[in-house]
Amino acid sequence: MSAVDFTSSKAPDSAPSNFIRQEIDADIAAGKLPQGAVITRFPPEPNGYLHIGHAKSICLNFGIARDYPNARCHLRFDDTNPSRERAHFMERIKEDVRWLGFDWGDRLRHASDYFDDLYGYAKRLIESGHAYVCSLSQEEIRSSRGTLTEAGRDSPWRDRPPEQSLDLFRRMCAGEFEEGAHVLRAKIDMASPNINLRDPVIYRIMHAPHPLTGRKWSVYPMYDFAQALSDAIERVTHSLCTLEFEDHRPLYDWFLRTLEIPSPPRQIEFSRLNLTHSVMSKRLLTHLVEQGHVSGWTDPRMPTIAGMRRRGFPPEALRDFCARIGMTKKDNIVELELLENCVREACEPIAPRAMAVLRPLRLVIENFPPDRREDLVAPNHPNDPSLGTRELPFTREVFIERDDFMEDPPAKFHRFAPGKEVRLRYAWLVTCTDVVRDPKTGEVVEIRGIHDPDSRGGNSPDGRKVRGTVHWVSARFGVPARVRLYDRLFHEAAPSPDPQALGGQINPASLEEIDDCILEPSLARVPPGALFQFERSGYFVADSEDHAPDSPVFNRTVSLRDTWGRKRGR
RNA sequence: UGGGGUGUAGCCAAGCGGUAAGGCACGGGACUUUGACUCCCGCAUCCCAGGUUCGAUUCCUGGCACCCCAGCCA
Repeated sequence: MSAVDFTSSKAPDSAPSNFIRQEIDADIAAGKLPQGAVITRFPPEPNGYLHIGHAKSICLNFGIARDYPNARCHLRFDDTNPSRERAHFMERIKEDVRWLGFDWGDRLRHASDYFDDLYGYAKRLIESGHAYVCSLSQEEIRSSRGTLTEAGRDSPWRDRPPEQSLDLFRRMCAGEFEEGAHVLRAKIDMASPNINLRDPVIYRIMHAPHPLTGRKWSVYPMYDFAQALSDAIERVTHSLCTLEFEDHRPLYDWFLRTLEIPSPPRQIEFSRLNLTHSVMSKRLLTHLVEQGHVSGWTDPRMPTIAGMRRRGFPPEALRDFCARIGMTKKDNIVELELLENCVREACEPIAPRAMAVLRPLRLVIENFPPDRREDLVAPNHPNDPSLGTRELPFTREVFIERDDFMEDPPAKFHRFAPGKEVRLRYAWLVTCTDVVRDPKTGEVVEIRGIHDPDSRGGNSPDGRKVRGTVHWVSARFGVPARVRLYDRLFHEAAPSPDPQALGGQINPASLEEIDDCILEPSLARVPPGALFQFERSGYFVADSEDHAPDSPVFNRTVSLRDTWGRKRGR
């Protein structure tokens, strides 16, 4: 059976307009882009895996690069803090961006590529009297910063002569001092109502080897400084980031203005994505991984791109989702149902159909010869003949879904019940005649029935209506499998962000593993990553880590919409 | 209590002074060899109060609510 290829997918979708694109249009119309082309960048910190919030930013930045003439988007690793960043994450991040369908071409960058330039800019700041080496302790800096309502106090080192600061800064770089002994600060305004402008630290001593620059540096630049100047160096025109950086913009602009950067980039902020029944901060996700609440960053319940890929989400579903949630400055929490809808829509046309029984109940067709086998032909997609057909072996004993039988059914239950006739999909019409019970518990362990021999293929010979159609797998030819049913990670729509409370908020039903499922034989030996619709159940993907042809493991990507179940649930 | 933001349906979100797009969710119906898919139908006067205007969700004034900021994190 053919499998869906998940390793590559272009991103041809064009994104809807939004306020950022409108700003860019206005800048272009006003002739503000010196090179005439828009340049954006996606600047992840390599300290964890990318999540769907990053996908929003990726689609924004790379989408603009795709849609504007001659525009480009740089993939720039913001690797300014070697104490918490790892090269491993860089590789995974690149995979995720590629899988999402975007291509940075030869525009792979690192903030660390600019450490020499950044060092030069810092020296210029010192020379021009706009920065100084401060020798206060971390605690002293904190206490002299003031509060939200009180101004801070000037550092006693604030008026240190530039020559002295220059000398100290050089020696900081040379590794002469302990961490925390000195720090380089911008000289702005300790009384600013914007705390970010109260002489922010721009370089700190850190004796940590960097994944790319090794032991060359003993000082590393802080975010605001590195970000503004990396953007400037790359001639980024529009630096798009999330809302929490809005009050950093005056500082961003201060660096560019003070260093007299021509045609400075413009920072525009948008709101981050929140999803119901999930958490999106890297801090909390890291906590889930490190505390073992999930199996890792690629756990299919994680809102990480890698987790969603393993869950079976097609990349186009994520792109579609990002297009549909829009782009604004409003705090938001998007319902998980929207994502699920995008996933279903993306899977529906591409997923070959198959039959799999998750909780088997044996059905013996008493008037079907014991050693007979019939091969029935079934389409792989009811609405798309181009996906071809497959053969289903039928035998006297088949498994049906336990839920598809009820001894005492409610009205409009179009499934098996004593005396009821139901269609076995693509096979025969079967009437349930009897049940077999466990003599001890009384539980129904098998049902019996007779088929209408003239209904081969499932068509009633006399035109009688048979409402119910049920999926099945031959007991003799079915393939046992392990199936993992995934559901929302958190019960609450908005889980408490307290890390200590996180584990207790996990939905116990977020993962249910079933070991004795029975798959139709065509599902044996499919490759990891292959996506199917198990009819009447959901979309399932062969797990990329644990699936093997001899011991199949499938993950439920998302269930089918279930109007009947929903109605009954209420 | 300082600064920066945001307020259009249950959730997203268009709207840019001319009389409330769209999607998801929800409810109803059609079709159906997946109670799937698909298709129809229904579903808001725009945080509040004043003002300007022939006309305001859009402009002005004043409130209210919520979010972010006091890392040598990003």
